Order: sequence, then structure tokens, then C-alpha cells
Amino acid sequence: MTKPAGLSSIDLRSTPFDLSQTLGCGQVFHWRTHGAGWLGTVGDEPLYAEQRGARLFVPAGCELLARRYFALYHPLEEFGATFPEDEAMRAARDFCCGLRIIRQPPWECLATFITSALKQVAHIAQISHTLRERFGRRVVWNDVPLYTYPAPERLAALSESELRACRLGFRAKNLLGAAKMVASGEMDLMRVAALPDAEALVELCRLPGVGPKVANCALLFGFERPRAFPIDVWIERVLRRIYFQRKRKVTARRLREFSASYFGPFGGYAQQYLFHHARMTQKRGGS
DNA sequence: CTCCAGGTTCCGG
DNA sequence: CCGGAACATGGA
Repeated sequence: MTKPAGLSSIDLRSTPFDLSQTLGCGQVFHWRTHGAGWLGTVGDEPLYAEQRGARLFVPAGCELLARRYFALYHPLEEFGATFPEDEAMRAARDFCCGLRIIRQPPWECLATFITSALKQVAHIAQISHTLRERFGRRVVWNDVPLYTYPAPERLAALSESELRACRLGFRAKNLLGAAKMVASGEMDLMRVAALPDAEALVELCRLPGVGPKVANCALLFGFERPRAFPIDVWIERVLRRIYFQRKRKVTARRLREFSASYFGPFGGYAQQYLFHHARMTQKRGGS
């Protein structure tokens, strides 16, 4: 096995990892394929990553950054063993082998999901790239320009119309309001990170445009809360079809209570597997 | 053209 | 607490 020039290798033989599924499953939106690998940013750092079987290649010196960002220390087999033993869950778990919940920086994760409301994954990615290119910091990897996600202070200084120009629609007001609260210190994300799940959820919901779904996405993808279980339209369809036999009159509250207990301590992982599996196999509204 | 997208908020039963 | 409606934009 040849080694790409300038890159060093991370041994994946002890743990399953699927880079493409991990970056393409809808938990993060700014990574793009580049040659045989992927190019994106981790906070303020550019990162190139390329997988060849049980090896992950990253630039020399980026090994620890990559291990941490991709959560290569998560024991996926142990997580999977805690999932409920039903047919839908088993199929999703098998389908998503090696898919990891990565560790995104809290602000860019939270902000991105504020802009995700009623948008398709492709649109969320487009909005993210526009915000980055216009207001983020430019970093370069091998002459390829990349852009970091704009800090809350940067977005807070913009006008709503400048954000609307990024095709944010009604989400512009929410992103601006949230950025102002974080920039002013009225919302302290470091403090949120220290709160128990339930309290962190309530705290995040103080932000405009943040309800239970967005807050749970932020907790799961940005605050390392593997139990957080976001319920979006896809997951709601799965829950109603598989676990409630298409019954009518199942309230949103009932779905939340069920998923919070049924899927266990790593319910967020289970959720992402069900989400990705459904999206890849059912297209839209399929039975 | 119509429908829907990783929702939140507000409003009337 | 619950169901509906409004909210912007673009792809299917």
C-alpha cells in the first residue's frame, strides 16, 4: 500500500471507521471531496483526510486533530451493543458501520442547525459555504482556499439584510439574534457545556430559532452528548412507522418520551443511524 | 404548477 | 397540552 506524499497514516484496524458516511450523513455540511479524499476545516484549521481501507491519511502533524475530531476513540461496538434489538435498528446499525458522530465546535454546529430549519441537506450546505466565504476567515491548504465558520462576534456585527443575501430567508433573524446573544455573553456556550443534558437543552432553547430539535442536534454533534435524540421529519416517520404501527394520534410529546428511553444511553448514535439509513434507502415519504 | 425540506413560534381550543 | 398556520427559498 503506497502512502500519499506528505501524509501520515492513522491505523484503523482496531476500530471501524467510514470517512465518507461520517462526513456525508448530514451531521456536518461543509466538507467537500477533493481528489481521493475530503477537504474541510476543524475550527480554524484546514484538514485533508483520505481513507484507504483500514488506514486514514492526514497531513503530518494533524493526527491528533483528526483523531479527536473524528472521535476515533469512540468504541462503536460497545455503543451498538446498547441499541434496542429490533429489526429496523439492526438494519440501520449494519448499514452505518463505521459512521461516527464527530466532535464539531459548538458554535458552528449550533449556528449551522439554526440555518437548517425547513431546508434540505444540500441547501444547508450551500448556506454554510456562502456564510463561510463571505464572513469567515480564509485559510489555505496546498493552494486550495478554505473558509472557517464566522465567529458569533462577526455575525453579530452584520445586518439582517446581509444575512438574507446569503439566502437564509426567515432564518436570518434567528441566526443574527443567536449570534448577538452569544457574542454579548448573554448565552455562554462554555457554561452550557458544563450543564447536564436536560438543563443544557432548556438553556439552548432560549436562543431564537432554537427549539428541541435544533438544540438536540447541537448537543449531539457539538457538545458530545451521545444520548441527545433530535426528532426531525425523517426520524418522526421512522418512529411512527416502525414503533407505533402508523397509529394516528401519536403526539410529539409521546414520540419524545419514547425515544428518550427506548434507545438508551447512546440514543443519539442510534438516531443518526436510523436517520442516515432511512434517507439513503427511502428517498422521500416511502413506506 | 405543486409539494416538501434535519423547525420554531405564535395563536386559539 | 394540542393542532394549525406563517415563515423564505430552491430542488424534485
